[in-house]
Amino acid sequence: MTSTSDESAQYLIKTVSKRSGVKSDLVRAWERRYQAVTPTRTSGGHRIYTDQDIARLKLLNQATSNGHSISQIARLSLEDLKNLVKSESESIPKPQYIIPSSSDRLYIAADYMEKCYAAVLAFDPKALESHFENAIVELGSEIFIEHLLTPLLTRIGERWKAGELRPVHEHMTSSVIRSLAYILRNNKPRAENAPRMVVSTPIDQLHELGALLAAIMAELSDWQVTYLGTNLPAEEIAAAIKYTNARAVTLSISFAANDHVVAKELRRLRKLIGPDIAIIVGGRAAEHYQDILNEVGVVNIQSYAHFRQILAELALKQENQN
Amino acid sequence: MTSTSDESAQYLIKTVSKRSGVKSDLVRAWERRYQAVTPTRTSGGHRIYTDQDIARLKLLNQATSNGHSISQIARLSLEDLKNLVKSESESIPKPQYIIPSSSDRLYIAADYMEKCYAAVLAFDPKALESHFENAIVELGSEIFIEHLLTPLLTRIGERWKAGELRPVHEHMTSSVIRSLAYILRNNKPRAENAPRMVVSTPIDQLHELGALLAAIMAELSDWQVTYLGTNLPAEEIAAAIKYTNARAVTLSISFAANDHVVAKELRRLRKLIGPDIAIIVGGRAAEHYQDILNEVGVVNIQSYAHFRQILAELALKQENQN
DNA sequence: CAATTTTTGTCAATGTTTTGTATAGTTTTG
DNA sequence: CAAAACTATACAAAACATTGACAAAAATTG
Repeated sequence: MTSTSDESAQYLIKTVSKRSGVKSDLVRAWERRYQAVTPTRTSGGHRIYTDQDIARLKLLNQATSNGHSISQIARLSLEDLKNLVKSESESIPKPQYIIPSSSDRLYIAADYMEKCYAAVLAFDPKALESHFENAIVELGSEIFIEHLLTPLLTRIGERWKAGELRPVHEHMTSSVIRSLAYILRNNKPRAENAPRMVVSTPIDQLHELGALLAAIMAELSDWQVTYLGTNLPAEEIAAAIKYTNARAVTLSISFAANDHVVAKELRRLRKLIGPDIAIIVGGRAAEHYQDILNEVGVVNIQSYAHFRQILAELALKQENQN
Repeated sequence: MTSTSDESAQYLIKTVSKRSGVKSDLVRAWERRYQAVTPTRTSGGHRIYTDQDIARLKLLNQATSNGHSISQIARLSLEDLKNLVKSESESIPKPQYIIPSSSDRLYIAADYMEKCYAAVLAFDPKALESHFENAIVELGSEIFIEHLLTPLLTRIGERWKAGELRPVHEHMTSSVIRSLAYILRNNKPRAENAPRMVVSTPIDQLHELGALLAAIMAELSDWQVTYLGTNLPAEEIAAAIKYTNARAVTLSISFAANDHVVAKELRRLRKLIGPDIAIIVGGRAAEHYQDILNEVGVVNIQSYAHFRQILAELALKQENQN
């Protein structure tokens, strides 16, 4: 997650020298004579190096002690240097790192999907988390959610019905995803007047992944989301809406088990919060309740695009009201 | 910098200096020269700092002693600073940071406790998360869990019984804590042969915070933990234990509601997993089941120290078996 | 191979910038 | 009023920069 070549990390020459193993004087000499590195300067003229520079100097140092002349290799790219050093230390050339192109991303996502499902099947949470982390970096939050998480969860649901997976597989997956939510969420501070939303699942609705995804999606769409987890009765959800002064509430309904309970909860919720607050419902089984949804005045999410559209409309409506 | 909704915190420079380990004069110098912090002022001109400022200064202090030049990093965001310090503490074994004495830390933890509880009461998840984040920086994971989270949760439980809080307050708190679990957990790669553990709560046990804390504590004690969330029947837990080849399972039992269900589940679990796997039970109400615990052969956690001790013993036992 | 050039690492001299600390006098606070 | 903060200025040590020189090592050449 923490990218090592962080643009924000900047060092003075002494630190660089310590880390790279190249004496300060020599670092300057290499710069003066061959432009081996080209640090920026402070207003006072001090050199400021990046992590990349350090990596570079490290490699140069290694290469020179391997017999290369500094004048010949000083201007090589970081990649070339890596290969140079590697091929010497092990004579095993490392496969090139490929820059992800936007058209490839769906393919990459599908690829990760297979790996992740394999990790779920093998019940290997460590591997799963690791794949997720890599995928988030490579794909970005949105694509990660839409083209990796969602199909993965769909498949887990299918295979569970087919008896290939147990409930515990879903629990494990859910747990791993929850622990990643912190990364997925935008860290940028939300504007004070961002529209607010409460996300939960009604009582007796255990499966929380849908709710979690909805919460993250909403955050990515610049909402201020209060996520409440699962199994909350209508009064509690209503209380949270009052407390937070939310404009909308999103519920995930993933089971078609107790029709009457869900219907009852939805009716109660509408009664408690009044007609002005939007109730959004998603989840695989939401369609089963179509009648009640209509009766109570609930928006049923059809797709992520649809969800985003609803969010945008609601956000606009609020702005106009202000 | 990133000023979140954090009005509650007000410290004078002396306190800030003590907590952050940066001398008062230097704090002022950093502000004057680089705007490292931008405290508000009293009407008379005295500087007023927030918890964020303290966390910030602490990180800056660490970063400078890691070789960064203060002028270059003074204006980085809190997030960037965390990453900076983090990525360094991984690669460079640094002498331990000493400044806050352990007695001070308990006082600080108590102080944070009040603020966090106020945020819970006000149903302000943003503020709560912000306090938590700062507290983790200042206190470190262990003390954070033992002396801030635990008493906080205890108090939430009490106040809930007293009618001051609603269930939704606990849900909200739980959700915020879950999202922080990723930070709390050590990211250091666990050894391949680290002892493994499954953590969950049996069916009908909704409150998951105890389980979550246990999982994090175990991770901090170098176990490989698979966290499964709440409401799992015995078969599922047993399946997870088999899949992961775990040596122990920890269950959190926080309610004394359905004695017979819990008892039944524990018996079933013992039957399913055999006698060799340790069952550890914690939670406020575990004592109510003492008879069953004895019958089934379950360790009942008394305190964090106790839990750690059990973990150490189990880890040793496994090593000897290998 | 020896002589000559080039490359390369190191150092010293000298001046500047950065950074932590100190001093002195004033103001705020409890 | 006394303790604690504030401002402003000053100071010194540490760290950097620049320039130029020098000798060992490596490469080139006669």
